[in-house]
Amino acid sequence: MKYWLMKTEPDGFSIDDLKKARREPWSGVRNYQARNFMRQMQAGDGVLIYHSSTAVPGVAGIAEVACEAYPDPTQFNKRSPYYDAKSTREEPRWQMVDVSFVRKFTQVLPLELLKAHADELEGLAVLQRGSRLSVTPVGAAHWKTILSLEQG
DNA sequence: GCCAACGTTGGC
DNA sequence: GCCAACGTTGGC
Repeated sequence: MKYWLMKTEPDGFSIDDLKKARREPWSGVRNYQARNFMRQMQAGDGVLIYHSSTAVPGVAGIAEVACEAYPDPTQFNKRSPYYDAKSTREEPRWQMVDVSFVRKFTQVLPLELLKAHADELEGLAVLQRGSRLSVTPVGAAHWKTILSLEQG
């Protein structure tokens, strides 16, 4: 079992939206590194849902990987902002996973608080300067630390 | 809105 | 294959 962090902009899709939907195809990731991480995912893996580009960026709750990676249909849809003319159905360039809601934190665990625990969270991608990857792995120890910070 | 960081594109 | 230009991300 592995752990991951996935970013989303809550103005577009938030932890509340995920709670309502219960399960969501994580479409639109167009970065090779992020895609490669999704290819490594397995059903049941833990996911930190991270809110970015918002007043208080941070971890908003927990989800889990619902299925293995499969082709992202939006890459074939000319009407979609995620359309990729260079991708073919025979050899799809982009994959995605579905993500299932598990739990919303009572309050967002702010990035600021994660930074305050930089010692225990050393190497966590989201704390690295200029880190823009929307899908990153999270070590088991970091996962535990972050959940313990949420308890209080 | 600013700007640093980083990925991608395309001319050569 | 280099690298400048450009676009995007995301914290502040």
